[in-house]
Amino acid sequence: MATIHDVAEKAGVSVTTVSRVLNNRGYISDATRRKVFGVMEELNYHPNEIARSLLRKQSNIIGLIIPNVSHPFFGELANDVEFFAHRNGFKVLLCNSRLEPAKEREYIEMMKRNRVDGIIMGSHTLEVGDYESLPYPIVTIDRRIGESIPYISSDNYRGGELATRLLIDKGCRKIAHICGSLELDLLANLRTDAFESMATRSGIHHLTIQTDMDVFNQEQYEDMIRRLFREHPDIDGVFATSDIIAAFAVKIGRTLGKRIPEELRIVGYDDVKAASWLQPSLTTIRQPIREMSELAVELIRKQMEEAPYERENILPVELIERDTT
Amino acid sequence: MATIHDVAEKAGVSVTTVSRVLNNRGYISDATRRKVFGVMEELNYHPNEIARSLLRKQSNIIGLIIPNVSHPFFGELANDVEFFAHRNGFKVLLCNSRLEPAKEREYIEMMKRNRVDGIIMGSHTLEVGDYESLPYPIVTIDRRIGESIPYISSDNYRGGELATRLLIDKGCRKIAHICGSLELDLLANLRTDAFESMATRSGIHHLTIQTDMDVFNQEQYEDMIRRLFREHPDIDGVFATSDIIAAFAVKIGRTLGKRIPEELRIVGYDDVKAASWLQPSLTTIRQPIREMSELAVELIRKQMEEAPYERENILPVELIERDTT
DNA sequence: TTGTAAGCGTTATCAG
DNA sequence: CTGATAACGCTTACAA
Repeated sequence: MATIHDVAEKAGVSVTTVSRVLNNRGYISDATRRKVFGVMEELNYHPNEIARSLLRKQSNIIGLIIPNVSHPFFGELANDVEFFAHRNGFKVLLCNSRLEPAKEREYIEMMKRNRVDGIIMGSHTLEVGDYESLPYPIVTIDRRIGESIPYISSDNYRGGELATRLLIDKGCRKIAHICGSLELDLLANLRTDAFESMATRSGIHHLTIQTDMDVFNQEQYEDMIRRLFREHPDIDGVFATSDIIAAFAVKIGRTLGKRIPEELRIVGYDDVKAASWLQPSLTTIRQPIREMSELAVELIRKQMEEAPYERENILPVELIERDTT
Repeated sequence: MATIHDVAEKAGVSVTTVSRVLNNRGYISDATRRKVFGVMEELNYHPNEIARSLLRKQSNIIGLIIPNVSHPFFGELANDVEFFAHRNGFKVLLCNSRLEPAKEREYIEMMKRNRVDGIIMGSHTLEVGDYESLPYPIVTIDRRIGESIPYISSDNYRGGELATRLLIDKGCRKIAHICGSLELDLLANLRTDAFESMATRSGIHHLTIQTDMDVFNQEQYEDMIRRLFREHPDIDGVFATSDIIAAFAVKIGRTLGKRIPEELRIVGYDDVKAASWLQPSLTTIRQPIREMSELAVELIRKQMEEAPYERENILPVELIERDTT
């Protein structure tokens, strides 16, 4: 693979000159410029970004750590992050932690060694201290860490309120909330707070169940929801913390012969694309994934440029009513 | 950020020695080894992989170019590719081409400049020549390019046969096939060949419609399928080329009051996770995404090591019968 | 068992 | 307008 020296030699100029035409810096005569470009073409020369990175101390890489890209929410997030990263001249290194602390830690180490320009953290299995010592820009999705690291989330408390109120307003008598593991220190837990507070305040029968850490074990959902309906056959409203879980609730509810939404109302969360093509389509709380992704990249960039930025970034959610309520 | 020089100085040894303990090469006394490790800890030293890459001419990065990670099929593929890449010591650079040739070309250029160790191509909007000139290992998913580049696909023809035969065997009288744009030179087009050949042979009424290039415009699916049923109300079997499209067919069929599977039978493709949690769950042709991903990483590795490898890698598909037939 | 020095492919500085 | 040369942080002959 041709280097800048090969080009310089063949073009009969110095490497400095080649570098200049490459970066369009300083004065160069049109003749040499043309000559150099010609030789580059001829040698099929591609500047080595690794060498550039070494010198500039900038890799133009953003690390994205999430639990699992094959989960629709994170798939859409990753897609959007990549889009905005690319638009800002960054590449994206994809890391799936699978919510294993060891893997998450290893990925963070790897990113340090690779001198990424910043990390977007969407997986949170470690302690606060593990993150605070990081030597470069971080942005956190859905978790508040320490005093200085900026975080992005949607308005989880409000989302919980909207969902719960909708179920109550529609006349539900006993509502269940299915959330993720509350042991993880996530802002998403505010949804649960909102649910319990609002349900309690309105004096409605309610209960909350947690999925375990292995978010990607789908059978877990089935068993859990089946048990829920078995133990509480009178449940007529479910607020699930993701559209996937909601889809399982729909499926199992139907299997048990419950009419939706007449006998069982279900509200999901996220508004991933699937929510609208499911049958019945899901009522859900929309998170602005696109805006969150755009902001994440922007916050990395701002930290790199030492520009001012907001530490707390809470984006609005929206209730999307569809068939399941 | 500490460099190897800082460590050497503080430990009172040469950089060579530090490098040796780092890479565990050559003889070093236990005393200095301990000393050096201590200083590394103290200085919070992380070896700079960029410098290493420059020297070794190996980045340990695999580029993954796909249309869109938020599509379930590619999301699962990306997830698995990342898993196996990590296990083989590679990082993954994620690129969404959105099926725009300009973007795909730009990504390929970017990868050349960044000296990735190999590329897994799951997006195919360019001409064969654009790929053949690439200076490093490539693996292609679902497309055959030139004579030398290895490719991976599942047995598309067989998948088409299985789906079509199932519809016929179940007693369908008029079947429709919804495929992607046939202008793209994909092995997935074999599904269509199989459909048409088998339907023709058995003398059944049949027709094929193509979606346009913008695979990610979901409204397109709705309109297209609605029109299909309007123009051919007697269709009682649909073979869709993805589970997403199949899900839309289910949704619209239901809206039109057709009972599934009694009056309308539907077969999808891929067996993404959603296929099993949809309601009704989808009958589909399973592609072995995990195996395909593992093989993709392995083929990159083998090319790097100049080990022998198969050029043609066609993995078996499987019919998964669920509720929609 | 340890150290010196060259080189990986660029860019920046300084001098013509 | 152009060119030498010294970095960037690391590994690897070659020497000691």
